[in-house]
Amino acid sequence: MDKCAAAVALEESKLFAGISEEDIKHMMDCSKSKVQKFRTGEIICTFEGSSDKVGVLIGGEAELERVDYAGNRTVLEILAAGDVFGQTLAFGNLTGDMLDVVARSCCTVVFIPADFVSSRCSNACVRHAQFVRNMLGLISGKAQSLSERIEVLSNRSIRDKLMCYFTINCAKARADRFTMPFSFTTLADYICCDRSAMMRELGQMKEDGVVQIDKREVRLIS
Amino acid sequence: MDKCAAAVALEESKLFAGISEEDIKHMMDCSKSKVQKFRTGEIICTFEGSSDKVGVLIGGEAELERVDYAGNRTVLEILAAGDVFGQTLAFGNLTGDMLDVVARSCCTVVFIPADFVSSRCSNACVRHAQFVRNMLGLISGKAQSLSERIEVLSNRSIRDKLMCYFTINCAKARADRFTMPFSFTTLADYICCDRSAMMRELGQMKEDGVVQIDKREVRLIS
DNA sequence: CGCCGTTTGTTGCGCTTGCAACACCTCGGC
DNA sequence: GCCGAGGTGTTGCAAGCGCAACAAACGGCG
Repeated sequence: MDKCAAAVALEESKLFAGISEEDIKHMMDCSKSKVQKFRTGEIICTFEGSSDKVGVLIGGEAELERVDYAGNRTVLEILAAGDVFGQTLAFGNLTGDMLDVVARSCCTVVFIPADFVSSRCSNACVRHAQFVRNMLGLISGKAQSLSERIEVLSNRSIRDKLMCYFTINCAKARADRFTMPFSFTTLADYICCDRSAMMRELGQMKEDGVVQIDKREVRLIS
Repeated sequence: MDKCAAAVALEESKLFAGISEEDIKHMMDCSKSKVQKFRTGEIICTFEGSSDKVGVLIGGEAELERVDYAGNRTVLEILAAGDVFGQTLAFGNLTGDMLDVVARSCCTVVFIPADFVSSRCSNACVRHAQFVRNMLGLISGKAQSLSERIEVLSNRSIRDKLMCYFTINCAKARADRFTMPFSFTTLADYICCDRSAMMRELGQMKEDGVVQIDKREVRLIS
């Protein structure tokens, strides 16, 4: 993929939203960004050192993995086209574990030197404003969703955790129902409890008539 | 306090770190920032609508509180001089509760219109770069600490939560020991469990010889 | 079709944990 | 001095929950 095609794809990304294709091309030159391709299973990026660059996935699917001292891999996040990753955006390297981004399919990635974000834009000042706004929006969106999860996890019982999760998502949907974006197994991971215990509680809640569940659609009663 | 004195105080804040007093004065004019004083107990700021401004606490102490539907107030955060608060930085308004910042003592606050952060800096371009870097650093630092707490909360048992918290903080201190920044009561809140249950487990752990605790200093064994 | 991996659903056992109710200490104000 | 507020430390009890071990349904694939 050449720079021109990359610019078209970047226009769809969250980081370059609202910036014209032409301006993006200009910014890519200015920042000395690089386009790179990866095959399924290849490691796109690892956060051991201080590789200060931001990556935008413009094609394919990838995942952010944690590798602990024993070599166990845990998927922290699934990245789709348009998603952004990077030192500033990838948190959790606190226990000293390694973090890396791995291609799940054939991926195309644009790497942007991190200092470009805050650089003094001699020739790209106009579009920089939008770029910075997007960057701030991305990180604070990330923080928002982290804080949302803490909100859920701060409840003591499984029932309260579920109710909290359901309530938040119904509020987001501005309705008394919403559709879960993932499986029950993943939900149990999200709220950090045993899946079977969660299923048991979910059964109780249905029996008590506080929720109705059809496939992945959850409905809160009253 | 006049603008000049405010600029001196701002130089110490996290948001303006690395920017000269003179440049800050310039930026305050440019952004039409306002300096305001508050008495103990006064509400500095509330996040119900979309008040898009960033506040820097340059004197006194304040707290970020959540007020739920029943009127119960929970302290989410303590703010000291130099700390920054604002829409982008204050998360958690997810359950529809109100959030507000309340003065704990006599406070001086500088309010900066939020769009200044990403504004196209006709006359302040040079210092803007540092300002944006600081802003990004603040938010991503916030996200980092949120993610740290999730790391802790994602453990199932109290023992594992404690071990996780201790390990992370020892790693931060680059030692086998560290000093807790708060009381045991607050620690129980942080890891979201019953205080008495935590004390019981802490006793067990001391007995098992995996930790030593003296006042607020925690030491991990082996 | 048959085989596979993944997700869903269920149950019993027993430890862990939350809850309530204590007693004790320190600190600061009056 | 006395008092109250807030932190610390302990205990009994009931139940919530994790864990292990199942069975069954689903979807992809040769």
